[in-house]
Order: sequence, then structure tokens, then C-alpha cells
Amino acid sequence: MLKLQDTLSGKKVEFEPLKPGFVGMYVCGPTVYSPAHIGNCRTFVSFDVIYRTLLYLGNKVRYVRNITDVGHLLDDGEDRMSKGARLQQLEPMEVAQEHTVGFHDMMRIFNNLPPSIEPRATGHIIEQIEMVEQIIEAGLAYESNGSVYFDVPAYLEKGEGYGSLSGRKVDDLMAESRDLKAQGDKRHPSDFAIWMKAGPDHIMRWNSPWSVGFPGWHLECSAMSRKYLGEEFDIHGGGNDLKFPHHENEIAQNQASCGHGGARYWLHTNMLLLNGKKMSKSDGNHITTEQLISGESEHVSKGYSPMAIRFFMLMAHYGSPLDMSDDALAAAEKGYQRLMEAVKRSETLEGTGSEGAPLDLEIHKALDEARAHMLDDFNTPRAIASLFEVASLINSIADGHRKASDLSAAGFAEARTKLLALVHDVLGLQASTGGDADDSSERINGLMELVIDLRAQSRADRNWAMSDQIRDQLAALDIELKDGKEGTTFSLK
RNA sequence: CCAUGGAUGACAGAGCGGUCUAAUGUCAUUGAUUGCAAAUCAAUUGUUCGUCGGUUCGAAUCCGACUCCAUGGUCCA
Repeated sequence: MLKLQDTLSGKKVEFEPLKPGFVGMYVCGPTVYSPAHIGNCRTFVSFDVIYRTLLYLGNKVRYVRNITDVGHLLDDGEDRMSKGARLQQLEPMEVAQEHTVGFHDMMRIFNNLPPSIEPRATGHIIEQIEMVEQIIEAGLAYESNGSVYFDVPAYLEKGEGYGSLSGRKVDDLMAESRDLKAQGDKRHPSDFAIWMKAGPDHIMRWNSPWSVGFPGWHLECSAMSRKYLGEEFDIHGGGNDLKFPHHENEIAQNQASCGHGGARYWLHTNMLLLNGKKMSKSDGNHITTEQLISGESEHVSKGYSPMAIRFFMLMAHYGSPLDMSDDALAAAEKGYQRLMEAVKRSETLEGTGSEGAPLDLEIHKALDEARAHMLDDFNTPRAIASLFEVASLINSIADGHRKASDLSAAGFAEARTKLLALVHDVLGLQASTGGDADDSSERINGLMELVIDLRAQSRADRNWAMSDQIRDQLAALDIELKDGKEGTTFSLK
């Protein structure tokens, strides 16, 4: 039984898909007007783990994550895409393409599975126009000077719960209406645009029954989630900064156009902080993903591998803010390495005991707890805690502190399968390789075997100078030797 | 100013009425192992859970006030 924290009801509830075994999930994707920043990465890593967990439970999941390439306006009213294009003297689509490609690269290096469908807002203008028509027909939107606005007061009069997601009060909204301070073409300050008439300088524009213009930002998610997941679907997710107005408006648009509010469960991920504060380019409290990986930033003493960063993110619950710092990253990196080393050792370890050996129970208990924690609102930190118990056990046996005969062959084989599924499939963690290490690994292994043999000989001859030289020079190449009871092993860092 | 979350040990972060003298990772100390290291295992120290007050037989967990932080809104610019 899977439980999740539904931000619409504000409660942790049991998840029941509309159709057992099938899950439809929509997650708000990036606006591709600038490079993806590390905060975005956390959001998408969180939803990747959620997606993976749903798959792990045997569901067939349709995961839709959009690309916003139109309509998301800046504070000054300029379209983000247009501004990006103007500043760089490019076509808006060039800007979108550049950052879409960059975004995909980023998702790949963090080992995020690609979504099932990745629709673009500009590819769904027709669907959005249709939705505007439906909302007008329902009497919940009005045209004004070529633009179309969602009529929030009318929507409220129909008794729909505008504000239920974000906790905004209907009364507050009505109180504002008495001020009669409607600006521009809007009748009411809380009304929002679903179709905007394009100004003369606006580059991105489409024909519509009302004007040559472009869709409001909130509309795309309503139109595309409905198109691919239906009028009612299971899960909608996004960063919690999107709760209001974006998600609130999305629900209203869905409800107004077809009588269904879209998703039945809402999930919101929390923000990533840097050194206890929000990231902001203007005051320097900021780091790009590239800098984080390369280490070229004052905020970080060295570069961190994407997998270590992913692990760092998973050490906290997706619903909590996470404070990133050099110390925190370094701690996560160490833990990640220890866990992955144990996972690797598990692949060659065998239990030699008979059925019902004493450690079987222990290892399966920890593994089952890890699974249970994932089903409890995707509690990755607790799951990882349980996984570390498994790691200690594996290391104990591999290093001879505990006996392999305390583990049954079948019991351990089963445990290994569970462990690998949790680590690789659910958490999406992989051993950090240099990327192209696979082709050359056979040669490297052979070479290292030779070097280790030579060093073993000098150790046998008590030629410590030689053996230490080998060890130190390898260390300088980021190859670490580990002397164990049963000989020496190595790992590439 | 409003709404909604949050404040936990050296750092990060779980826990959210009794099993908490608080999981887990990192750090520190010690022991085992080692030629010495590293890695590994084991043990131990580090705070009593923002502040003050309340509810309760019992609070990190509930309530109130305050301080600070985050997200969104709003006002002013």
C-alpha cells in the first residue's frame, strides 16, 4: 500500500489509481529560456524517484512532463522566451532548442528516466484555444480587447473552490473586488489571462478567434494533461513555488472547461537552499549545476559527481527544504561511496550457510524496511538508513568480521536482488563511472591485476618503499587500493 | 502586511504524543585489522529537539505568543 502526502487535501493518504495497475502522472517541466539550474534538478530527481517507485510497484505509468516554450511571463510582462531571444539575437525556437537540449543532458547525467511524453506548449496551441472556447462557453471567461480572462468571481459564484490548493480564502478575494481597482482589461484583479493579445513587438504569436496572440502560461498544463491523461487522472506534481497561481489556476481551468479538476492527488517538492539561504544570482548566493560538478565555484571546495549530488538530494525528504553546502555534499559523497561499494561487493558475495541461517532474517528485515519506507510517501532518507544497515552487514561478511556461513545461499541471493532493485531501479543510483569506462574496463582490470601482483611481491619482500610508491602514485591517478584479508582490490574514483 | 510550510546534535537530515537519554550519513576519539596507511568492522563522545508559556500521567512530537527562514501573494518603490 502506497501512501503519499497529497497537498490538495493536506493529508497523507492512501494512493488508489483510477485504474488499478495504471498511473497517469503529470509534472510541470522547465521553462526553457535559460540553463536548467540545480534547484530544478532537485525537483526532477524527486519526481524521478516517485516515477521509479510507481514502476517498481508494477504499475504501468504514463509520465508526462512538459516543456514550456511560450507564455511564461516575467514580472515586467515580457515573455521569458522572447526576452531570451531578444537578448541573444536569436529566434525564440533557437533559444528553446538550446536549453531543451541542455536540460535533457542534465536529466541524463543525473540518471533521471525520460518521461513517457514530453509535450511542448507551442505544439498544443490548438488544444489551448479549444479550452479557452470551452471556458467562455461555460460563462467563466470573457473577452476584453482581444485578450481572454478567466472570470474568478463568476467561478466562485458557481461554488467552485478556488484557492483550496494554496489556502487562499474566497473572502479575501471578494474583499479585494470591492476596491474596484481592476487594472487594464481585467474586470477583477484576481482574474488571469488565458489568451493574450500580442503587442506589436511580441514575436511569438498565433491566430485565434479573439486576436493574434498567445496562450496564458497556466493554460498549457491544463490542455496537455487533459490531452494525454484525460479529464481526470492520478497525480500532478511540481515545485511548491508553482502552487499559486499556476496550479490553482490549472485546477480552475480544468474544472471550468469540463467539470473535472484534473488530478486527484497533488504532490509538491520543496526548495533547494544554498548555505541556508535561497539561491539568487543577484547576491552571489548561487551555483550552477556545471560549477557544482566541476568545482569551479567559491561555494564548493571541489567538484561532486552527479550521482553523489543525486544521493545528497535523496538524503532528505522531497517535501522538506534541503540546505546545500560544501560540508553537506562532502558528507553525502562519502556515504554514497560506502553504500555503492557495499552494493558492488554484494554482487560477488555468496552465502555459504543453509536455509534459515541467522543473518538471513536480519538482512531481509532491513531490506523490507527500506521498501516500506519508500511506500510511505517516498521516504528516501529512511530507506537509505535501512540500506546502510544492509551495507554494514555486507561489509562485515566480506571482510570476515562475520561469517558467510551465517547467511544462506538462497537467502542472500534473494537479498541481493532486492538490494539491487532498490538501489538501481528505485533510487536510480549507479556506480559513478567516468562514463566511458566500460569499453576499457577489461584492460584496466588486467593492468591493475598486474600492478597489484607486483606490489604484493614487494610487500612480501618487505620492500615498503616500493609498495608505498605504487599505492601513492595510483592514488594520485584517483585509483584507490584497498588491502583486505583476501588480497587487494582497487576502485576508480 | 496576508497565506502556507519550516526551525532537531559539529554539518546534513529522519522522527511528528509514550518503544526518543532522537534513525541514518559525515565529522571526532578508541579498539580490531594492517608493515604503515586507506578501506572495513566495532565501541564511544558530541544535543535534549529556535525562545517563552500552556495542555497532558507523559511532548522533539499538540496549543498559543514571539524570533528567524522559505515559498507565493500584496503594498510601497
